[in-house]
This record gives sequence, C-alpha cells and structure tokens, in this order.
Amino acid sequence: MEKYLEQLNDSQRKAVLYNEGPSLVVAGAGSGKTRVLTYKIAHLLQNGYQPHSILALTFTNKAAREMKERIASITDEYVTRYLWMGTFHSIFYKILRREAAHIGFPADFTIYDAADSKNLIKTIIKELQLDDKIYRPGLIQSRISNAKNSLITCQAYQQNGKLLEHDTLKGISQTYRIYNIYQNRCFKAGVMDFDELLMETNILFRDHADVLQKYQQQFKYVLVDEYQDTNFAQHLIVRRLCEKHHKIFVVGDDAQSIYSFRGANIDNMLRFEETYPDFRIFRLERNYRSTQNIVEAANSLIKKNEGQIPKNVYSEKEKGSKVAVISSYSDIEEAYIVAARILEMKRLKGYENADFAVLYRTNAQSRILEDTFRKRSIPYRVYGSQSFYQRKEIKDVLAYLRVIVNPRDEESLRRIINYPARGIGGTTLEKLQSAANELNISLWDVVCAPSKYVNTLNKGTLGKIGAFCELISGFISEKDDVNVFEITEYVIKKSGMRDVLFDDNSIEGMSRIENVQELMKATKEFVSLRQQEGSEDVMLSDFLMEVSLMTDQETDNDANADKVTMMTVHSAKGLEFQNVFIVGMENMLFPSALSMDSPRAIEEERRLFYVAITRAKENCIITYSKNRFRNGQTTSSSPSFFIADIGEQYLDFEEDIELPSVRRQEVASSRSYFSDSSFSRPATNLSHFGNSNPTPSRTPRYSKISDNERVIPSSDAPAEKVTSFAGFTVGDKVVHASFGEGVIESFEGKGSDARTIVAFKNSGTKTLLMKYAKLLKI
DNA sequence: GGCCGGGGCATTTTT
DNA sequence: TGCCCCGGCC
Repeated sequence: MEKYLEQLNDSQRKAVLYNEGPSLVVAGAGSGKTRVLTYKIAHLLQNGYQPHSILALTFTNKAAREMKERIASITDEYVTRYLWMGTFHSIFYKILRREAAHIGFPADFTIYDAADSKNLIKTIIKELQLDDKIYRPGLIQSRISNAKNSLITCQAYQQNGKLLEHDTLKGISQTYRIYNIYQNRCFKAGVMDFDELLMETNILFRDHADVLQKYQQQFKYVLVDEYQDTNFAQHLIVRRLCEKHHKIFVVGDDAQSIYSFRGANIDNMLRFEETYPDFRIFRLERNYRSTQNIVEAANSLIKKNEGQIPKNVYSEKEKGSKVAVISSYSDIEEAYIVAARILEMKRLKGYENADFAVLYRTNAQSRILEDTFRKRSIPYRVYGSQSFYQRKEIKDVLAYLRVIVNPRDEESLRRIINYPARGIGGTTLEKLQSAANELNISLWDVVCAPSKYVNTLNKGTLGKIGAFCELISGFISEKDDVNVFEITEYVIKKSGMRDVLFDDNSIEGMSRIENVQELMKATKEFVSLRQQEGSEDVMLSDFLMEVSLMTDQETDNDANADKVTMMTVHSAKGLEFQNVFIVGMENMLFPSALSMDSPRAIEEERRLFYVAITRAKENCIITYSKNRFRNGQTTSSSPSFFIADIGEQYLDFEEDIELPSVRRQEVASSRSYFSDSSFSRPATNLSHFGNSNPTPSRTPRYSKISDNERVIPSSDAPAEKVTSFAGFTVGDKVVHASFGEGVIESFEGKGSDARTIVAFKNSGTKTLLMKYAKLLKI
C-alpha cells in the first residue's frame, strides 16, 4: 500500500508527505509534476480524506482526465468518481448551477463560448451604431474578458477612471456601455460566458457567507495544477475556499507561464507567500525528460529573465547532442530542411514519425511545412486548427439542444432560427430582436407571440415564425420523456438538419455527417455511462454542461497514428517528443513583433521559447530563415536574439558555410535592435545598428552575409572543378521538390558541404547543398 | 437566401 | 498569400 512512495524521488516524496499547511510546489519542466499531484491525492485518500472532500483544479479537461485515470490505477476506480476533480470552469459551473438561486440565474443556465460572446458583442456594437472598425469585436471582447478576470464588474468598470481613460485614449470610450449591455443581455438570456463563471463564483462566495462556508467545510484539501496560469478570479476563489482548513497544494512552473494574454498572472505564484505566509515551498528540480544539454541550454536561456523563483533544474540523463541551429535562405527551404532532416534521422537512427514535432510561433507557419511534408510523403498531423466542438455542424446541433434546455439562450436561438433555412431572414430577425430589446424581454418571448410585439410582419412570415415556435416547443415538451441520445436524434431529423446534411455530397459534406454522427455517439456514451453510475434520468442539461466546456482538441481518432506532430508552441505545453524542431526563430516572429516594445512581453516570449526547448527529450533543432513570406509579401528577417540568449556551449551552429564566426556575431548582434539596454548583451559590435529601425532589411551588413548563403550563387566560393558528384553529372536534367525542373551547371565543395548549381526552368539559378537537395535525374 | 467578388486583415487561445 | 466579412446581385 505504501509502495507508491517508493516511486518518488526525495523532493517529490517530501512534497507528497507534507501535510501541515499551504504547499507551493515549484516543478521544473519534466520534473514529474503530474506524478506528484496524483500521488499526493492518492496519499490523502490513503490517510482518511474522503474523496468528496478533495478539490483538484486543472486548466484542461485532458489534464483532469489523465489525472483521474492515474489515480484510479493506484487506488480504486470508484473513488475517483467522487473526487471533485476537473477544470476550474466545469467545477464552478457545477457549483453555480446548484446555487443558481442565490445569484438570480436559472439552474439550467447555459454557456456562451468565445464565438457566441463575440457575436453578441458584434450585435451590440451594431445596435449602438458604433464603427466596428474602431470597436473591433475581438478587442472589446478582450477588454471585457480582462475586466472579468480581474473581477471588475460592469458597474465597477464605468467608475474606474483608469480604464475609462485608457478606452478614451484608444478611441473606444463606449466600451463600458457595451460591457453593460452585454452583461444585461447575458443575464436576460440566462447564460454565462467562460469568464462570467469565475466572476459569478466569486460573487456567490462574497455575498453568501453561508454558501461559502458550506464549501469550505466540504473541501478539506484544495489542489491546483498549473498554478502559474491562474488569473485573479481563480486565485481569489481558491483563497476563499481554503481559508478554513489552510490545506492548499499548488503545483506550477513560473518559467512556463505563457498565458498572460488571457489574464494569467504569474504573481499568484511568485507571491504565494504573501497570501499564505505559513507556506512551505518544494522544488522539483530533477528533469526526467531531456538530456543534459537540452536542460542546460534551456536553463541558460531562462536565466535572462528577471523575477523568477530560483531553482536549479538538472538532468541525470546522458549529455546528449547540442541544440542544433540551422539557417536557411527562405521559409520554403526551411521546411525542406526540416523534412530532409526528419527523413535522415528516421533512416539513420530508426526514429518513427511520431518521434518528431515541429513547433512554431504562429499557426500561419504550418502551411509551408504541410506542403513540403506532403511532397516528401511524410505523414503529419496539425494540432489546433479547429476543435470538434467548434465545427459548424456540431455547434448547430448543440444550439438546438441549448435552446431546448434554455430557450432564452439568444445566441443559440439566433443561430438556429433560420437554419435549416425556413424563411426567417435577417430583416425579420432584426424586427424580432429590436422588439425584444425595447420591451426588455427575451427573443424567445417575441418568437412565441410575434404578432403581439411586432406589427410589421406579413402573414407568411408570421406563419413561418409560428411553425418554428411550434417545432421548438415540441422539442421542449419531448425532452423529459426521452434520453439525450433520442432527443438529439429527433432534433436532427425534425429540424430538417438531417436532410440538409444528406443533400450535400461533397467531401466536406460527408465529413460534416461524420461529425454529427460522432456527436450522436457521444450522447449515447454519455447516457450509458450515467446509467452505469446509477443515475436514473439523464438530463439533457447535464449533457450540455459537460459538453459546453469541452473544447478539447482531437478526441482520439489518429492520436496513436505514426505521424509527425505540428503545432504552436503554446499548444505543445505539457507534451514531450523525442525530437523537436523549433522553426521560424526570427526576430519579429519569435519573439513576435507585437511583443517587441514591452519588456514583460519579451520575457513571456522567452518563457515560450523555454517551453519549446524543454519539450525535447533527445534532440532539439532550431531553424531560422533569412527571408520569409508573410502577409502577402516576402520580408527579410534576422535570427531571433533569443538564440544568443542560450549559452554558446550548448549550441551547434550546423551551418557549414565559410564563416561561422560571422554568423555567430550576427546572431549576437541582432539583439541590438533593442533600445532597452536591459536586452542588450555587453556590447560586442554594431552599435550603429542601434535603436533606429527594427527591420533589418537590406542593410549592407545583411546582404553581405546573404552572399554566403547556399541558395545565392556564391561568386567568391573556392572553385573546385568537379564535373560529377554522387551519380550526377554537369548537364543532367533534374527535378527538385520545390524548384521544379532544371539543369545541373556545376559542382563545388566536397563531402557534406558539396553543392551544386542548378539552372531551374522556372525558379532561376540556385546553389543547393547536395545533402539536402534530393535531386532526381530525369 | 445563397453566391460571388472586392477590400481589409493578418499572435499565441487550456475554458 | 489566403481568409473572412460585407455588400451587391440573382
């Protein structure tokens, strides 16, 4: 029984065993943080804590699921069912529903996802006749979201001089009004957005001492994963809940805080002591994931940041290879190098596709990689495009279900009122909506008795609205008599969705049908799972509760398939791969141009780079390109100054062109684009580059170095007259994956540095490295 | 109501 | 470059 303690190292065990008060576990990358968290919970259960008295909060459904599984495997399965373990949002959704009466919401209130709330904001902006070029819905949404994360209500917002001043300065002085209307509309519709869930929880606990006390009593131990990602609202909820027992156990890594743009506040972690003075800190410093070189390279990078919790992450694995840095002339070539390298490593070291990940800063970078991988027949999978629950057809079905549970849910109602098309168009909807707004009633109320509220509707339209109202009312009266699967099936059929879907024979149409079937399967599984657990009736609203907070990426389909993974660095957090490529390591891209003027933002980008590097177990390969096609045009770029933040001894500048020292100098000096002295390394050179222009394009220095690049014909390369190489001869007609057909003009260099100059039909004359070029004779 | 084309635009996104 | 949104048109 006590055997699980043996599976922990010293510091892990100490953290698990300490049970006297608040614990802060600083868990370096790959140090077994989930292990500590799961064993901690197992240990608590072992020591008499009831499952329902343990509250464990995570940020993702995936994390919660995995942890549950692991706890189930070391304790008993049934126990995990009673643990309060889940995402912040799902746990507090559950609590809010139970306590809804206290805050004036219906018990079956529904959730607006980010798209819903953006739509509503857009509608409000239009209704206020504001210019949506200035009042960009996304911008307003983030203002409101930030406010909510900081627990600033709309009343507080319009009294907050600082916020108002900021908005006025930015030309969006009406933001507070939009916020206000947005709140009213949500309240009237009986819905909350993601942020509201946390804010209302705080309001509930703030205004209802008895309710707070009840949960304080229940939760004898509170645990939080990824604590560095908590925002103020979450921090405060947690603080309130453990005021009584002081049993709080948080795990996180300040070096991996990369979500400040979503309100995450690293200070919650850095200043844990202020909130919990009697705390103990535990450091998990041994990295079990990566080789020494990778760990040390990452350490040397993150040291450039200020204000962190001191720690010394180390690895006892082998030294391993250095972090490779490879440059390329263009983004196309970069992708090509990555593909070639993967093929080579597979061939020489026997890796599988699934051992590789390609990480990038922005999603837009995936396209060229995808094209290249397709050409080179490398199977890949791109993460994070669109999650299952954000697909249009899924949202459509869910909108019906949401309206059935909560007909006042305005965004859902608007979504389905004319889908499938039933002749209730924009004009009609506008009339209905403005009547609802004026009379301060819900859109549904108007839909149920349109002639009562709107007198400009003709008979035909009234008939259509009436039919729609009847359709929905029929569903509503049906919902309690059949189970979730049955009602879903019924809705899809009766609403006409099925016919519309089956009418479409295109490939996309087929996949839409598949997706809807997948959703049906999910409802079926939900029903049978609940029945196994002994619930008599499985409420539709319970299903929605689960599903509306499920925004998980890829459920399973090809998760185990042997494919190279492509994703943003953000979505790679928490994952690990044998070999990691970090591509596009260039100033203005990584770090992002938008972060360049803020030291705080730069530090976050550096942490992001840290996260990227620490994903690698064996090999980490960084690439950057001299030119990149971005936003419709080719821009020249310089290597990210972050590369120079890594200790040189951990890097291997792989490039084999003549003057590696020049290259290195260039990398080092690229940091001098910064005016802020805290970002400049003790000056080596090129101060003239100084503060002037953050775009390094077409400077003499730059073009000179470009001359040495392999794709640019190099006039002063040592001439070694070779007329054939590796089976190719001057004059051979060849084909290249991205440049197309061409004729070999000459060879130069030798060994792995051997290059060939090829005159391409459509792409001009290029110098290519033989080892990468993969030319085909034709 | 759906389709087409021009104009504007382009971080990261656990819930 | 390509996507999304809007407006014009059938």
